Amino acid sequence: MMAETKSIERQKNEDSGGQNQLECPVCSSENIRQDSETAELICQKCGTVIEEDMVEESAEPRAFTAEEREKRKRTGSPLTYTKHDRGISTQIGHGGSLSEVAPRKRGQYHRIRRWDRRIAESRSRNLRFALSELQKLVDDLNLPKSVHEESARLYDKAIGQETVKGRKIEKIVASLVLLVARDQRVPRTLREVAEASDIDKRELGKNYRYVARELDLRIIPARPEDFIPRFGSKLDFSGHTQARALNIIEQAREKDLISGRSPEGVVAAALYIASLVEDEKRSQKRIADTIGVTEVTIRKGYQDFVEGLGLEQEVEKAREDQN
DNA sequence: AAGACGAAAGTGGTTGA
DNA sequence: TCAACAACTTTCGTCTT
Repeated sequence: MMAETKSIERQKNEDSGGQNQLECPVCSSENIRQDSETAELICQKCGTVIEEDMVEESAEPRAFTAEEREKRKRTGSPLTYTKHDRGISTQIGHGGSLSEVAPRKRGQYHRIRRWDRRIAESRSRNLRFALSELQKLVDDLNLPKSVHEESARLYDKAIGQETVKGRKIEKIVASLVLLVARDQRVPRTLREVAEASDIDKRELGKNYRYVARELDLRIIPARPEDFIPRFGSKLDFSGHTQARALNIIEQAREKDLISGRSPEGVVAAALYIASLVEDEKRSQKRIADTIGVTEVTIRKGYQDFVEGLGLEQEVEKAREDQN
């Protein structure tokens, strides 16, 4: 359906990305790599995007919340709210040199504290609980503070629209985290968010659609590529193998082998194939458990991708070399 | 024993009439 | 709105390493 951009030029040296004396603000790992395609700095340990928009491409990041069509509440005050609270996302990563990110978490959350002040003013027990829940989720899932902030903002908005009424706060918060993280290209799987928030996976699956609808958020499917750095490092894959997996996904997309498949399944299959041909083999079981799919799903994707991309010989050769 | 393979049956989501 | 459909899961027996 949608014509994918056929990107011709392909960087060869993905893994020669900058190794700076930079420290991840979330997990303090120094293993940070620059994604050659998106120019984002990504923590290889937890998948946090350190700084985005280095190249100024204001097209997509905001697409998701950009247009809030006013809800015609007969009486209510429709749009007095945030016309666009641009501030948040544009300030991030704008503040200047990278070295400023590293020196301590001190003061790092001052913008979040603004929300704390609001609590004091409104004395909203609801909001307080929601934000502590949010804090816990963001911590557990190692998400960057930009996700934290945007989720808080959206929750506040949800309260204004009364969509929260009668709904479990935890479910709303978890839904927002799922949606925002995905939108900011540091996706977490449904399973991960469900586990971290102690909500039934199925419940959450229904709920986040509802939340998205109520807040007029576009539901964009997670991009398989965005999972590679995090799962790749969880499985101890080299940059080389991860790059290969990215390459497989890209090719698979061009041949339309991806649509209809779950992103997790795609990632799992791509990593498995890459692990074979790059001689860093991992068992199907290990990859399946790490990502949260079954081995059967990996096998299916494996078959379709290998055949569709003509990788038979390469895989075959790799198998021989193992003996 | 561990890993890989694939069949069978059931589930939830998407799609098209 | 309902039925068909593909992807995915669970379970399990078999084969390979």
